Amino acid sequence: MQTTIDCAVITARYQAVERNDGETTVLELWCRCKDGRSAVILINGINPWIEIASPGICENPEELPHDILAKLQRVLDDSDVISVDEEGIKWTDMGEKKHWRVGVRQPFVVRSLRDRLQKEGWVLSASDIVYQHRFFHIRDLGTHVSIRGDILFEKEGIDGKECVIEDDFSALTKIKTAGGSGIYPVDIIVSANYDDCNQCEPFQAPWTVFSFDLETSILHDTVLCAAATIENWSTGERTTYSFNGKEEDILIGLTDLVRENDPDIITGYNIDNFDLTRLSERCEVLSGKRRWRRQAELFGWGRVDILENESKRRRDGLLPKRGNTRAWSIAGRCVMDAWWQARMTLRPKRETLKFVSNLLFPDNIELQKMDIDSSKMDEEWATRPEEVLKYCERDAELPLSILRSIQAVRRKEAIAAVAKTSLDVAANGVTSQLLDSLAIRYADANDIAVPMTHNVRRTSHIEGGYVHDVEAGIHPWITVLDFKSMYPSIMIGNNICFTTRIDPIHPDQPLKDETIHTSPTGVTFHNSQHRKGMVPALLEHLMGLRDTHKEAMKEARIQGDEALVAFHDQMQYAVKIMMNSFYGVFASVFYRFTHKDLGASITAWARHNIKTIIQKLEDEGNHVVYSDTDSIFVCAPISKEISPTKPKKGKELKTWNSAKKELIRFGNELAERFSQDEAVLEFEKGLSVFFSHGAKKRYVGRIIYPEEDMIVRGYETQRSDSFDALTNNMQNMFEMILEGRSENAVKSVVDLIKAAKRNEIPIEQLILSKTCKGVLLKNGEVDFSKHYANPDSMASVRAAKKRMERNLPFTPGMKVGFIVTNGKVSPMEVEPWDEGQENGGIAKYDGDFYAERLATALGRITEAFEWSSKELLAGNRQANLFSF
DNA sequence: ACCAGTTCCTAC
DNA sequence: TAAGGTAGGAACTGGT
Repeated sequence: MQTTIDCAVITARYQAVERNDGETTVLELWCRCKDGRSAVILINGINPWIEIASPGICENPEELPHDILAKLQRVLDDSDVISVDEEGIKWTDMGEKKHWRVGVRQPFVVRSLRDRLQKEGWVLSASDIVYQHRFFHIRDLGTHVSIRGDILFEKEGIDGKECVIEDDFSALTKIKTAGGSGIYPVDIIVSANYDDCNQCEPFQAPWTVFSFDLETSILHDTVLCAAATIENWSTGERTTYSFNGKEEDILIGLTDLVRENDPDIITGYNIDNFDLTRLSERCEVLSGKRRWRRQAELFGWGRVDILENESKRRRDGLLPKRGNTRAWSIAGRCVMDAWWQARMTLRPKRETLKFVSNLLFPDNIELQKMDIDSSKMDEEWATRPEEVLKYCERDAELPLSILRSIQAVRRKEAIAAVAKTSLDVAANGVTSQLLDSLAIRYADANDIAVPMTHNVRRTSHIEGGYVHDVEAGIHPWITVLDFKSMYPSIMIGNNICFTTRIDPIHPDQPLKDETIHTSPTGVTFHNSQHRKGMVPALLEHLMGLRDTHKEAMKEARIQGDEALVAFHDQMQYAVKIMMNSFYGVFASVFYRFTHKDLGASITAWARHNIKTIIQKLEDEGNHVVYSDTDSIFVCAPISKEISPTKPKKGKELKTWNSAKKELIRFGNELAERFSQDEAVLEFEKGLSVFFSHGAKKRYVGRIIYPEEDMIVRGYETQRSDSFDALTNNMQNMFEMILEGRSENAVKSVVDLIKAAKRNEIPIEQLILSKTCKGVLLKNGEVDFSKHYANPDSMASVRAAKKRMERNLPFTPGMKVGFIVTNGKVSPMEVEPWDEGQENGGIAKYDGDFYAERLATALGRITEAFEWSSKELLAGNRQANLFSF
């Protein structure tokens, strides 16, 4: 029976199928349909291939070596090659060349075939493209696809009716014939040809998300109990389950729950490093090495049938596996760790579940009660198991609330939609994969050979953006100008691309009198009439796409459709993220579609543009106070008499308002005057005051246009490794400085430092927190030496070691909070902060140490008002040369 | 008091 | 055997 389904692709995998009539490769797509069902779609018709061409510079693609036929025959004779066909003429960096498409037996033989063909003297292209990704390239598909195919299996009773599964045997026969591996535990299994897959308008898929948490024994490493919450986005329902009893029953219970509820996304807090690792270990212990059925029963979370070959797969199989990569791989599902997502989005000062939850849900009273001492979990479990179980249930549910609150899933979904990849690539993939997705399909459509990823180690750095020296002190009336999408617009404006770089050895040279783009480094590029670059074309498309979504967002707002507003906002933001990642990837040494001169040219143009403008401004008497990469801070020509502090009322306010008006006029005038073609300078902000103590990348300002606000950059208030007593006070100080009350600022600092010396500052305001890396070893210990030259010289490592000694959780890569208890010795003594205990379980901090640090950090700022850190510490000002 | 080296985290 | 970039400030260690 035929059907057409609209669905979002979660992940893809392939099956190597051997049939009587030969071998084929079948693509498996795991999807969530628009109507809420889960699906596996088996796609036939895409066979793996690579492309080959003759080596050397090619002036005329029709001129072929005399023995080309014999050479091609030798390729065809290779046992892994099933066909050799002419592919057509494609652009390469050695000229336009005739290419041949070499059909390959299976994707997994490509690696060895590549070596053989290279030895034979062929130049390879399109030969390290992941097979599954071809599906998206060939028909220009993305995350959301509309597929017409044959139903092989259908679970009935979706709407809560009893599930009646059709005759499994006949379904299995049909699935096997279509190339599937077994009865996938999903609602519908469909077979289709890739010709029957089409683009579908992006939609927000009704995912099912599974979140879980374990409580484990410290003494025996066993699982004591577990809880899981399933969130169904179709119905909005959340259901929580808990498991205790025999360890194997807990694992089996979790596994059954996963298989029954069929989630697309697996989450939890720090599951990457802890819970999944622990389950995997316990599964091995409880099952013995070779008992795959037992393993499947205990940890068969993969969205595949329970089969021996599925349990043996090293990735995308029945059993979750990590391998060498950061992300876990489970067939058909996407692992999204709430810890990692929260860390990236919120950059919290500390990273425990409790801390992040309190940050996001300060009013949730559930978070305040139920304190289980996890360092004494065995004792807690023995004495009050019910409370532990409740606590576990809460910690299973919180990750769902966190993901929802930071919109992690919808953001990743939007990135996937813009980059046209499956959800898992957007969630767990690397930036170059996102770009590859767009670039490879463009290259294919425009006859550009796809080079291989460059296998080189980085040897040298390219020069980056220009940062102007900042003048210490208070500067009134500042206009901030910004280049709009600086690097992308330079790439578009100068047609920068590896396909347009003019290389003297390349047969395609500019015609006489033809204009070319010459970068300040001397690298030249064809103009876009001669040859439009791939990168500029992609970027222009993305710019247009962003405008489309912004327009649609406005329209949706008028219609009052908030869900649609949110959707287009996610989409336009995803486009922005994508555009901004272009430069980084193209400036990297390994990326396939780049050349080392490209990144250096982009930044050279950027430096040239901004320095030219700064020079012109200075020449005409408009002082530039600061500039960083794409922004310029200019003194507006407003009388020194007019105080930047906004008066409450009266004539002063009128004067102030006219100054503001002049600031805006000046900003707009500069923006217009200095914008040139693609290099658009925008008047972004007007500041009534700008302050810096004189260090680059550190400043504050009071914004009065377009809206009244405050901006702080670089200072300790922005840093997640600073402590609250410092950041809170510095924030106050900035506010006072910007209001023109610097004397008050100094006074409160002096008081604070006195309090520190007397140990009167509450200890929870003094927690320092830094990331601590390490490699988790099989025996549970952590090896710090891989990441640190001298691990014990690092305060965070010493704190982490103490945590482990005390059975407090520590996972490499997380921040470790600590208090300095003695700063008079080197290295200083620190105590880890124990979230579960009053005052972090620490008796006394080193007040002098904190007084010193406060004085140093705040002194840098007060120094601008002639209060040095020494004077702050002393609490009074010494008469000195500069006081008079 | 000052140095170089290491590390973290941020601005763009 | 993994893979967006550079510029920059600051804290700390372990020396002199």
